[in-house]
Amino acid sequence: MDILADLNPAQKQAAETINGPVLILAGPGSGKTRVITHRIAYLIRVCGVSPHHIIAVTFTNKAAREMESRLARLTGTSLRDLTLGTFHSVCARILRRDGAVMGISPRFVIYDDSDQIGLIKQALKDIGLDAKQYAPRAISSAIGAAKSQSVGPADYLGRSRSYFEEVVGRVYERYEQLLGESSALDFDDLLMKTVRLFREHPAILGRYQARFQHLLVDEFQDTNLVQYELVRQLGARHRNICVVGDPDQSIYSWRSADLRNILNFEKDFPEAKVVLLEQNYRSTKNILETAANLIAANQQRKDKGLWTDNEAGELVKLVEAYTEQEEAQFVVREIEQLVENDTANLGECAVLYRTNAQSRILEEVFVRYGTPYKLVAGTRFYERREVKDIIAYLRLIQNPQDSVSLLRVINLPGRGIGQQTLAKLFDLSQLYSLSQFEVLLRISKLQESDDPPFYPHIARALVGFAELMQELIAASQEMGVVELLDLVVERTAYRDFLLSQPDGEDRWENVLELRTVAQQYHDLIPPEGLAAFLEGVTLVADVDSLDETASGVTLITLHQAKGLEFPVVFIVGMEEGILPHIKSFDDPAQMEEERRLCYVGITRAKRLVYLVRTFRRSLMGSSNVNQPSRFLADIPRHLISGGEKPRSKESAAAVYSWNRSAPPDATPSGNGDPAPDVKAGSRVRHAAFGDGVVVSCQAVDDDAEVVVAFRGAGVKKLLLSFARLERVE
DNA sequence: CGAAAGGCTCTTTTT
DNA sequence: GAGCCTTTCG
Repeated sequence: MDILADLNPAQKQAAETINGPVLILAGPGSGKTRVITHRIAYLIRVCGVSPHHIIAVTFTNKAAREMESRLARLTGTSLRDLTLGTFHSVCARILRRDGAVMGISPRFVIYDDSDQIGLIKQALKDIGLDAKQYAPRAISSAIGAAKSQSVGPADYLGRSRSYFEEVVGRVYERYEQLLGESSALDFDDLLMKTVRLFREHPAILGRYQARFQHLLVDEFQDTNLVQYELVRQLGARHRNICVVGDPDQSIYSWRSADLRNILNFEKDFPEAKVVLLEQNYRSTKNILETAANLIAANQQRKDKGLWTDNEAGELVKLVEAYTEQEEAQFVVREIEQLVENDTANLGECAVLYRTNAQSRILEEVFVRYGTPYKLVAGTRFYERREVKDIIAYLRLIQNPQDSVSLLRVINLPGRGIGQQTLAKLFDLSQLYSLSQFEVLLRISKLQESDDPPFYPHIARALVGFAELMQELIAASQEMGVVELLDLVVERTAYRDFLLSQPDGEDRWENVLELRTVAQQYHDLIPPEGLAAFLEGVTLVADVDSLDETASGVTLITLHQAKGLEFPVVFIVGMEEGILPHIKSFDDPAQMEEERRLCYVGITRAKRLVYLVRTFRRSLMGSSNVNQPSRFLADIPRHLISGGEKPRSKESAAAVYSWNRSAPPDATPSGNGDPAPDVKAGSRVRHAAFGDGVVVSCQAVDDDAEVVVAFRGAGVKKLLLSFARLERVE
């Protein structure tokens, strides 16, 4: 069988050019994943390359899993030896194996974002600065940016140019110390330390170079400088490096992704073959043209010749809702209609939004209507308190030096160990240069001295905790992760503690869900299972858990939607301040990234795109009137439908053309005096809600907001120009 | 020491 | 609206 038989010429070239560097520039829907999988299959099946010699790096674990299952089908051989994963997980594996020469404990734990923030606060405190004055988030992202360029604290301080950078440098210094004392690495460390390991230990690098004869990197436009450096290191010997990306889909510059990587690739590898994938197999002509017009408004880009053989399809639908409630209602009702008409089923529809906060109202309305949905990252599972608590216990078992975890669980459930005691414990650990846990192990001895540091009952609590942990550590050597988890919730009394809380039942469910995750690591030999489990739960992306086979509408951020496709896509919140986000207003480069984000959203769709905007939206408590997104103006009129009569009678008030030049029944006055013929007490009739009485009337811009108590439908707030109220006498 | 209540600041996007 | 921090009281 010819593995490459069903690829088009460009795809085929991309897949079979296996010697030397290759840069694949792949537009959306151009069969990029197909090319990568076929290329690997070709290497294995046709060229006889062992999977052992291949490494493929993806952006998410989900992408890696998908690639693996496609490959399994394509090759029919075992892929156990294939190295496949995210940069972070690949690096974690390398460091666990070979990090010791850099003083990295093989038992290191990985600190996630919130651990990192906590540690930065600690560092600020340690150097006598106020966490309120220096936003830990800002410092964390500055440190992250430094690490993404392999800049350590000393270098950073050396080149600091402002007072803020000076502060960051000093925090960075202390932060690194704290990480070291805890035997912990943050996300960026995984990459940076691996690069440094390779730089400082050529023999180790040599081993990996010898092994990885073929490298593939997906989503190359979203790699940062350190990741690129890693690619160059690993590929230096064989130079069989294949990178795949699309500059127009670069949406992670805030995470230090650097488009220069794509631009420099051809410089660093002058012999590189460049392959363009320009045929789109995903979307209708109208959708593709809409996207092309939108992205063409960006100045900093090279134009591509994207085209498709697909049919023209329907026009992109523009919809205006009055409030975010109605926006959500419109989406749900429209989806129900699509399902009823057999246009699509639930699983084929996705709702995309700019910020996670927007998902809440959508979720509420989906629940209210009883429409099944899949929310990618609600309150993200691994960030839930009870889940983090259990993970902290497990991390502490794996690595008792981990002070962030120790701090989290030492008094959970309450053991009478409070602030004072902890402060003393930390002082002692500083004084004796021991980890807090090591101090705990020596409490009894300390208490025998002339000046015992703790009251006897406190000392007893501390010793009790230390003994409990030792018991769990011993147990971890011989039992699987699931049993260990069970033992933890049992022996620490965490289960009882949780169930005694008001919402304990639900939260206990989450612990059980974590336990289900642990079952996947069950057949690993005891200590390795724990390490693998902890790594697995730390390096997950939310989108990893998205189950595409389950039915239900997908609710997802635009960022997470990258790499996915759906027959029907709703993009909600098409408003100035949301998309583009307000934070991008004063920076043209960021504004272009917002446009790319919108481009990514539209190009997810196969058949139908709805762009939905809301007139009045509540944000952080207060309510604002939002202007339509400037991106809507980038789309030519002939590709847009909107302003025609609403599809369903019910959503008459919610659905509206975004460019309502002449609202049909509006009689706004704009001088604070609402429409003359409707005032509080007026009897009115609404197409969907029926008869009611106006409760209040308030001028908003050049329109009026009326609150109406309907006989059947309850109290609604409506915009006079949209609601098409009729007076009833 | 710890629970409860009140006040404060924010939120972009995530491996 | 929500989480985080501080304050207050038992």
